[in-house]
Amino acid sequence: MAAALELVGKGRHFASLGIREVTRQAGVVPTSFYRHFRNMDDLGLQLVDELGLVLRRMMREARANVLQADKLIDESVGIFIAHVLANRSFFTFMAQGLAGGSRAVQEGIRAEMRFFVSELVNDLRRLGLMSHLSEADLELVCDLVVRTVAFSLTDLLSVSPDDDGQIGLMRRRTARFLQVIFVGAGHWQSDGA
Amino acid sequence: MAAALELVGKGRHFASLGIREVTRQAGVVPTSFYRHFRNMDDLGLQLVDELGLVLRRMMREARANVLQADKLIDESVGIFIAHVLANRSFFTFMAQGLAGGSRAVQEGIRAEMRFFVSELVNDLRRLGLMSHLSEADLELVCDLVVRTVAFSLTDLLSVSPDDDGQIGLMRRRTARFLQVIFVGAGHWQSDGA
DNA sequence: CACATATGTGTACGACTGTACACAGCCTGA
DNA sequence: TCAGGCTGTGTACAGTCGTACACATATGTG
Repeated sequence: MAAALELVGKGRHFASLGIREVTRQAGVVPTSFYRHFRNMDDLGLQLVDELGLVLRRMMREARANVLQADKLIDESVGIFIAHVLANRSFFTFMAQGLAGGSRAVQEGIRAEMRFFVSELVNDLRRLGLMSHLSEADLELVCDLVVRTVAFSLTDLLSVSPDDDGQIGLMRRRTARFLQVIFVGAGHWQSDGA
Repeated sequence: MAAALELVGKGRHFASLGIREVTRQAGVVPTSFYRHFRNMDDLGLQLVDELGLVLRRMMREARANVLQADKLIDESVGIFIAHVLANRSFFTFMAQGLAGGSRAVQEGIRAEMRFFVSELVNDLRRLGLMSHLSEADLELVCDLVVRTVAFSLTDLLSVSPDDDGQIGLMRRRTARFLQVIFVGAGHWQSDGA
C-alpha cells in the first residue's frame, strides 16, 4: 500500500498502476502481491480505509484547535492545508478517486465525505452556529463547504509543495470561498432566499 | 478520439487506456494511431480542445435561454445537466482529468474552467447583477460557482443516466448550492463579511 | 519441541503492450 | 495524368503484464 501511494505521489494515476509495478516499488516479487490483495481494486479499497483514518486525525486536530468561532474558517483551512502537505500522496489518491477509479473506490471516498459532512453539522450545532437553519439546510451548507474544500485539493496538489507563495494564496482563496458560503448561510431563509 | 471517449464512457479511466486498446475500439490497426497522435497524452490534449467546444456550445445555449434574472440559477443548472447527459463521455473525461491524467491535460481543463469563470463574470455584469461587488470579489464568486457545478459532475456521472429521480434531486441540490452562494455574494462587503 | 500460519521467492506461460518498418490505396493540385 | 501527401495495413520484436504453482523461511502457539 505504501508503494502504491509512493507511485501516486510521483504523479502516476492509481488507475494506471499494475501489480508488477507496485510490487517492484515495494521491493518484493510480484506473486507476493496476492498474499495481501486480491487485485488492484482491493488494494484501492484498503487505501480508502486508511484515508479514512487520515481524515479522522485531521478532524480531531481541527476540533482541538478551533476554540473561538471567529477564527473557525481560517484555522480549519490552515489545518486542512497542513494535513494535505503532510500526506500529499494520500490526498492525491483521494482526489483521483473522486472522479475516476473503480466504482467501489469512488463510493468509498464519497462515503468518507458524507461522514465528514455529518461531523461538520454536529460541530456547528455544538458551537451554536447557524442555529437558525433547519437540519436539512444545515446539512446542505456543510455539504457545500466540504465540496469546496475538496475541490481546492486539486489546486493545492497541482503546485509544488514548497511554493509557500502559491499555497498561501490558495489558503486565502479557499477561506474566502467559505466566507461567502457562511454569509449566504447566515442570511438563508431570513431574507427570502 | 471517439473510440477513446467510448471507452471512458464505459467506465474505463483515461489514464489506463493503451494505444492498442483505443485502436481496437476504433476498428483500426494499432500503427494507424501514430498517423494522428504522438502518444496517449497527445490524444488527451486534443480531447481537451474538443471539450472546449462542447463547453462553449453549452454557454451559448445558456445565454440564449436565460433571459430574466430570477430564473437564472434553475435554468442554468438545467441546461448544464442536459448537456452532461447528452455528452456523458466528454464530461466523464473532464471529471477524470480534473484530478488525474497528465499534467498537460489537467492544466488544459483548468484553463477551460478559468475561461468559463471569466465569461460568467461578464454575463453577470451584463445582466446588472452583483454590481456591488468589486471585480476581484465577483471573480471569486464566479469561481466558486463554477467549482460547485463542476463538483456536482462527479455526483451526476455516478448515477444511471435514466434515473430521472436521482437526477432531479441533484438538479435541485446543485441549484440550492448556488442560491446559498449568491445570497452570500449579495450580502458580501455590505454586512461586515 | 513440533506444527500451523503468514509471508516472501523462483520459475514459467501465454497474452498483451508500444513501436519500427515497408507497403498499398485514396485524394488533391498541377 | 501523374506526383505527393494522408491514411490505413501487415508483419515483426522485445518487453511487460497478470497469474499459477511449488517451494522456502519466519513467526507464534500448542
